[in-house]
Order: sequence, then C-alpha cells, then structure tokens
Amino acid sequence: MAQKPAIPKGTRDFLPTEVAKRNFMFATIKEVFRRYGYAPIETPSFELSSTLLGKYGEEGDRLIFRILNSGEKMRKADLDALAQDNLPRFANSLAEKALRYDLTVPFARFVVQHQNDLTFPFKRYQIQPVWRADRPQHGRYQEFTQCDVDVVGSDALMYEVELVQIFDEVLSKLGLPGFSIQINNRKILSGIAEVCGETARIVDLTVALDKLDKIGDEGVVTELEQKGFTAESIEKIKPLFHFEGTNEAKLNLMRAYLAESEIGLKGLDELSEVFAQINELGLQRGELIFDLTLARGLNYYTGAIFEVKAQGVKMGSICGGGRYDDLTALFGLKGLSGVGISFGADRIYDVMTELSLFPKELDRTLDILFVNFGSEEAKYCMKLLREVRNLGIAAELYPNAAKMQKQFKYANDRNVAYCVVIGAEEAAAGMLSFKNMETGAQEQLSSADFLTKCGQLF
RNA sequence: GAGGUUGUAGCUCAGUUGGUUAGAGCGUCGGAUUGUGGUUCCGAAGGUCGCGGGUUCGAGACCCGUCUUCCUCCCCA
Repeated sequence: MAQKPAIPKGTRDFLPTEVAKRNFMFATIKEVFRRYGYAPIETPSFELSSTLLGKYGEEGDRLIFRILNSGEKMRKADLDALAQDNLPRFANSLAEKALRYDLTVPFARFVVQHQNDLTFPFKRYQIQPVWRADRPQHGRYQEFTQCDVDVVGSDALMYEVELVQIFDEVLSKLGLPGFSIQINNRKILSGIAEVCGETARIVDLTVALDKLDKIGDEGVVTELEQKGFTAESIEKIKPLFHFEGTNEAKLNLMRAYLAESEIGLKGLDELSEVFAQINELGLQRGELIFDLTLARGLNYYTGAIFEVKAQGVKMGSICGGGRYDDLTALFGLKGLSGVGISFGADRIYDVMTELSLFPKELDRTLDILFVNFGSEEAKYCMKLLREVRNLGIAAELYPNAAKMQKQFKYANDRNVAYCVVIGAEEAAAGMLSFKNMETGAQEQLSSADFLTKCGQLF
C-alpha cells in the first residue's frame, strides 16, 4: 500500500455536504452586503512581502506565510545576514512574496493602486481565504476564509452604525440565537494612556487591559508590573477595573475619568453617537456592548474597534473590525479614512454546526432518482429526465440496472426526496411509480401528471 | 515562538510486566432477497500499529528524532 496521503496542519478538505453549508452561509452574507450597497472585489492570494510585512506588528510578521523564491532567484539569498544571525533579513532575501494574512491590508493596497478608477466613498466586500502560520487550535486554522466589508473615503460615523447593523443582520439571519457586538474606540484607549501618563506605552497598556475578563484585576496588575509600569500609573488604571453597568453608565463613568483628555473625550463622543443611533434603530438578536478593555492587537485601528462573540459556545471572537485612518497612507495615499469589519466564516460555521443551525435540506444534493431497469426503460427515463431538469430539479438516472435494493440504498445515502420507478409494468401502461422516500408512499402517475407534480413540489 | 498532549482498519476505540498469526463495534462489499430503501441474519474484504532511527533473541508497547491531533500561553477569525 502506498504512503497514506495527508494535508498540512491547520487545513481541511470539505465534503459536498460541508460545501453546501458553507455556500449557504456565504450566500446569506453576500445578500446582506449587497443590500447595504457593497460590491465584491477580489485580490491575489499572495502579495509582495513588502506589502504585508510590518503591518500587523511583530507577532503578525511571524505568522505570515512566505513564498520561497524559485530558480535562479534563490541566488539572491543574503548569506551575510544569515552569518550575522539576522534571520528576518535573510528570510526577506529568500522570499519576495507572501500569502495574504488578512483582507484589509491588501484592500488598502488595492485602493491606493486603483484610486483613479474608484468612486469614493468606496464600498466593497471581499470573501476569500487568508493564511496564517499559527498553531492550530479549536476554531483556529492555518487556512480560513474571511468575509470583509469596508468603506473608505469617508469618516462619517454613519458607517460605524451601518456596520453594526450588518453584524446584527447577518448573524441573525444565520440563526445565531444570541451574540454580543463589543465596541470600543482607540481614542478612548489613547485617552486612558494619557490620563495615566503612559502615552508612549499605549500598546502594552491596552494589551494588558484587554485581558481583564480573562486574568482578573490582579493578573492585569501583575502584567503591568512586569512590563515596568510604575505603581503610580497602575493606581490610575485601577478604577477602570470596576467600570460596570449599562453602556450609558459606563460612558458616564468614562466621561469623568477622561475629563482631562481631549482625545479621550472625542472617542467618547463618537461612541455615544453610535449608541444613540443604534438605540434609535434597534437590533434584531445582537447586543451592542461598550467594552472599554477591548483593544485588539492590530495597531492600525484609530477609531471604533469591534469584536463579536457568539453566546452559548466556547469559541473566540467570530468577527472583528474597526476604523483605520492611516492605512492607505502606508501605501502613499493620505487623508483617506476607512472602516470595516470581517466575518470569520470558519468559526461561524463551527458555531452553527455546534448549535445545529444549518437547514436540514442542505444535505440534499439530489431531488429525484430514476430507478434503472435496463436499457429500454433507461431511454424512456432519459427523456423524462430532460424535462425534469428543465424544471430546475436535481435529478439523475441510476447508471445501470442494478438490484433495486442497491438502487434504493443509493437513494437513501444521497438523501433523495423521491424515486421514480419505470419498469415493464409501468411502461406498458404508460405510467410511472412516484415514491416519496421519507414516507414510503407511492403513487401511479402519467408522465404528464408527474411533470405537473414536480413543478408543484419543487 | 514556549509548554503539554495525541496517533492502532474508512470511522470510534481495545490491545495486560516487551513474547506465537494485532482485535471489537460501526461503516463498506457480497449473500439470504430476479420489482421496492432505513430493520434483521449470514459471510467477506480491509492494518508497513503516523514516519525514521535506536535498545532487545524478540517492539504496537521502551528510548531518540520528526510529522500530526487536541489543549494552555502568545496572538487572533
């Protein structure tokens, strides 16, 4: 026997029933995106390394899949860098291309490159796989699909509101019973850093604060101490641990806390505006929550920050996003503000599977099976088959005159709804037997009646 | 990137202190059943024990390496 085949870690094959479910999910998502005025684009699966590197922080760079140069280009390898143990530089000399790590950075590149062809505000959606050289875990893959919606060229808060509505509409339509849409604002985080006198270390501060619900007050304090924060700074951070209550209550507490920080107050104003509008409009199943500890590692966010978690399942965030004012500036186009969100298709799929939210009929890839009795009967079936298929029904004829038991078993395994039996008896009478595979009920029909019935049933 | 964990038939798993020919259930295929499926009964096929090396008279079991699984960090969808 040959060596057993395998696929790389963190990747998966999808069986027909799984693809059907995924397509159902994508169709639902696309339909919502379209109604909000977003149009689809696509970008290459790999970009120049220089496009991606340095955009996701040090951690992110480590997780980017590099594509090894091929052929003579291998000679460009920077052996001096290797000798000096400068592995990043050595890697860069070996790999000029890399698989995309998300859809946001390639989109920023896309906008800059096609700026003269686009009408702003430019609203696009993009559903494509991304790759991360991460350690696989529950709900974490090395290849997974993101569904992004972004709008660039406007800093109107209306879009934050719109994206919250999209979160709510998509996830409600997919049937998630409950989910929290957590929102924060980078300006509020900047304000906190300012109030604490730790503006320079805002990243360390927010990363620690982000873990509050996981490691608790003491854990955060310990982490801050390890990072070298002074006791004085930590004392100023501590009150934040106990800001609880309704969104409004938290906003009010923050307003007092950030009274001295202009940027912090600006962030609060923005957030308040989004809350006010959402309260006016209402949400279906989502709950919008002000989470002042929400930070997210991506350092390009400048305004709103979003994260969505499904209730009732053990799973990390299923969606994320935020506003970025300077992303296109990295590619040479300044003054273009963007805001966008991303649906983690694979995690949402896992959540929906766990909660059994996919419609049953998605398991059906064949509606009608014609039982095969031999070449004469088969010819007759082929004609009927053409009519049935023209009605948009998925139908097929069993390939040979195998035992009926076997043919019905095949129908069962494929979860077929109906079988058509045309043997010598039926053919002689100009009739056919139409069998409901769920109830087992069977009726005799003329071919004309059969087609009429098909039109009604499907 | 750090630490732990897992791998035996298509799937879920047994396999004793190292000892003859590695087992079960489910699934698959064939038959009972030449025009009716899901049930039942009978039978069969299917394994380089993840891969490579080592210890041993002898390794599925012990040791090392490697890949993979799942988990905790890190980070994230």
